[in-house]
Amino acid sequence: MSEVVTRFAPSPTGHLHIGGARTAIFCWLLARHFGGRFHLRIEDTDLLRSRQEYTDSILASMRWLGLDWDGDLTYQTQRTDIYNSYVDRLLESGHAYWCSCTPEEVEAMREEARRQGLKPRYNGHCRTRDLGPGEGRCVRLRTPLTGKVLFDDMVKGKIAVDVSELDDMVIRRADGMPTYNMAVVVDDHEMGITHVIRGDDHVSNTPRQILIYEALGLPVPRFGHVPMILGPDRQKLSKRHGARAVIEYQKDGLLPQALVSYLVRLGWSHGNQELFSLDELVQYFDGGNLNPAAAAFDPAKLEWCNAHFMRELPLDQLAALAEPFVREAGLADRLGHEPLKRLEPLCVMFRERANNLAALAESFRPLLVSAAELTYAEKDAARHFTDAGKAHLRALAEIFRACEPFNADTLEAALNAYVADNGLKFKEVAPPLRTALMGFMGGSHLNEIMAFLGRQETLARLTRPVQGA
RNA sequence: GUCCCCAUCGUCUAGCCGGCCCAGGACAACGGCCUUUCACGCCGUCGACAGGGGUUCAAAUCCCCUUGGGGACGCCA
Repeated sequence: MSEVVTRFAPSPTGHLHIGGARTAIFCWLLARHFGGRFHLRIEDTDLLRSRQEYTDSILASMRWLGLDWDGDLTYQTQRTDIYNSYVDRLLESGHAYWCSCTPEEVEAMREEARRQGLKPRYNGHCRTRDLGPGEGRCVRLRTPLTGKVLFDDMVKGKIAVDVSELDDMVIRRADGMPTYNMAVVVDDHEMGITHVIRGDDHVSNTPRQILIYEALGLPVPRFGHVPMILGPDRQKLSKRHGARAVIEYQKDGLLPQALVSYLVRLGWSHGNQELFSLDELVQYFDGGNLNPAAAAFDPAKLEWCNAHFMRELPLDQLAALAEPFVREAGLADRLGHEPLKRLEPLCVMFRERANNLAALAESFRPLLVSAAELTYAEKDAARHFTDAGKAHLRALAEIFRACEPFNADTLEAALNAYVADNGLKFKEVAPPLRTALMGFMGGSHLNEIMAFLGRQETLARLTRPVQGA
């Protein structure tokens, strides 16, 4: 195969959402798999809704996901002259013509067609009038009267549309700007795009674009239309479904590789494999095995996926990633002079108990606040701070006070000795101790918790319930 | 309304150029094991070829119809 060149072409009218992200991932993967190029084009011709901040946001999300692009960005608003030179070619070759019909007149034609039960379309009023340029005139493509447009979609297979379904579409507006279909064809050709992967809301645009390619005498690229992502209720994804922008998942503490791994599995598969690293994806993704049916987004599986990658991450990396979230949770000042050093043992203790970085940071809270600030889960406190429980805490406090050195090993030994020497069961001692330490019946190993807290903080926690505070 | 697309467990899917599938994996749910807690992990249970016709010795797999879903029909992208 000759070089594969793909592109992702977002409109800067909002943040990058997960549907767009998945399309971008597919495009990027196809290019990287075949050692080709991947371009980014900003389709900003909608002046009213396009914003620079959205372009910035989209780029930031792309980088966060690990999707790098080749060459400079292409902005459609800077290419009007190029589009018009192609429109001129079409005008000169007779494949396009000037049209003086007003939008209102065209709408009336469509209305008329609808009334007759026909497909609403332009009736070709100016097609043979041989008009020249003029105020308020647009340019339309002279669509062939008969025949079919055929293409073999990478995901949907062979698709055929009769040209009678298509009318003479506008390719250049009265204001001189190209229409979407025209700009896309020109850009994709100029950029040397060989594979156009995009959402399947574009399948019906494809025959129109192919007509333009043919009128221009240009080679037609390969198309791949990936189905859209539905909400968990199988309805179109909307604000109602919560997070849709990748930036929101970033804020929630998801790992980019988890989002990528999850998203790519929505509509694509590699046998029964569920989790993928970026490298594996580049190796496996060749544009095949794409599912033509729409897929519903499942937040639970995404969480599971993220939890998996959190466990895989090297400890120092996890600690570094967790740090901003600890800061966000208002716990930054509890970490001391070497926050990362302090964070690592916490990550060891809690990484298996959280599904995302925000939850991970929050799970540190009981160990980072002071004994006095610790909040008790009422149920656990009532059940375990009994007279017997308090007696154990009192005894344990004295024992731990004498532990030397104050580390996980000696603490564990001391605790075991206390249980054994007094003919107790671990189950009698552990619950009150755990509740005193954590505030509730959860968390990591008791000895590790105490070792992390240090002697002073540990003793303070054992003392507080006894004093009835 | 017209055209295009889609259809396997609740969800993501494997299988789909026919037989190895009374349909496999994963998430979720439920049960159990492990365990000082919560998790992780491990084991197990529940659970699907939308319906109807063909073709064939044989169909989840091929064809047709129905139903259901989605998309498009802009001087938006």
